[in-house]
Amino acid sequence: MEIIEQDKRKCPTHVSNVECTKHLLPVKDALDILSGKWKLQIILSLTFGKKRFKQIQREIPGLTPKMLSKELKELEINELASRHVYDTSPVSIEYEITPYGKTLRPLIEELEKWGSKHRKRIIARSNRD
Amino acid sequence: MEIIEQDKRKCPTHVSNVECTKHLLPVKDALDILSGKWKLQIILSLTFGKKRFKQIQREIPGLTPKMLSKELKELEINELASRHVYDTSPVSIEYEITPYGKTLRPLIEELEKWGSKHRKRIIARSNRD
DNA sequence: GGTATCACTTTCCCAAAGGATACCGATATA
DNA sequence: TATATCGGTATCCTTTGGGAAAGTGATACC
Repeated sequence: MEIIEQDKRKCPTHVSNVECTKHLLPVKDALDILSGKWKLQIILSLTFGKKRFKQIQREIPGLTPKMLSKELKELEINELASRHVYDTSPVSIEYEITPYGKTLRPLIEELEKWGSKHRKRIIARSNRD
Repeated sequence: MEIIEQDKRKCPTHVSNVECTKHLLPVKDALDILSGKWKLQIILSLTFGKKRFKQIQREIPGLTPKMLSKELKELEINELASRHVYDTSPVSIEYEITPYGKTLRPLIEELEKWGSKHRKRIIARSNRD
């Protein structure tokens, strides 16, 4: 009895909380895919067509090879981008967004919609003051 | 002339890139609101009703007062949550999600939809191997 | 032979995010 | 009088994210 009481105190909505973590995990997964300083720009850059490593780097000012390499690997692991090796000499490598990667599109658009409303709201407020 | 050539080399799709940053900023704004270790859980906790400080803290295991305090301030600044002081003795304080805060709902649902598909995909793959 | 390019990797470093712990003044409770 | 609760702060510490710079092996170009 005491234990249950204590649990209730520690987590009044513990029933809904258990439900919640089920919902929470996928949301965090999605956020992980998109957050970080470069991921979004790299994804966007690839939606405009296949690109080579240096090409992406030139398009995104400030992006170091270390970061680009790391992010591209993550995109590959998550099957959002694919890496193609052509045996020219020296080998040339192209990165391409996958069809699956393209399914991020509506999500990114939703983020943009909410984000631009928010941006306007905050700017409007700072003009009021 | 040379400068323009150089610009082209540095950023082959510079035309679309300029367009892109316009879209990029709001997306990053939206991501900022939701990313971080605790923001989502706090928002979710408040969608289940007004809560007091300690109450939120008890509901979310591992959340320190420092972090909770910081996140609640940010939520207030962004007008997603409101803080109500009641002059009981000692004063009691309640946090509540705002109507504006509730507009995050569809966005969070989109994140969840994509995230759970992704989760299934990755789990399915690891079972294949 | 010297320099440059491509696609990276490695090492070292710094700043931001976040955790642990202690503390605060006010008030209620035993 | 001692202890606990509330709504936080303050201080110190660790972890993580990310930047700077140099290097690598293979190849092309002058």
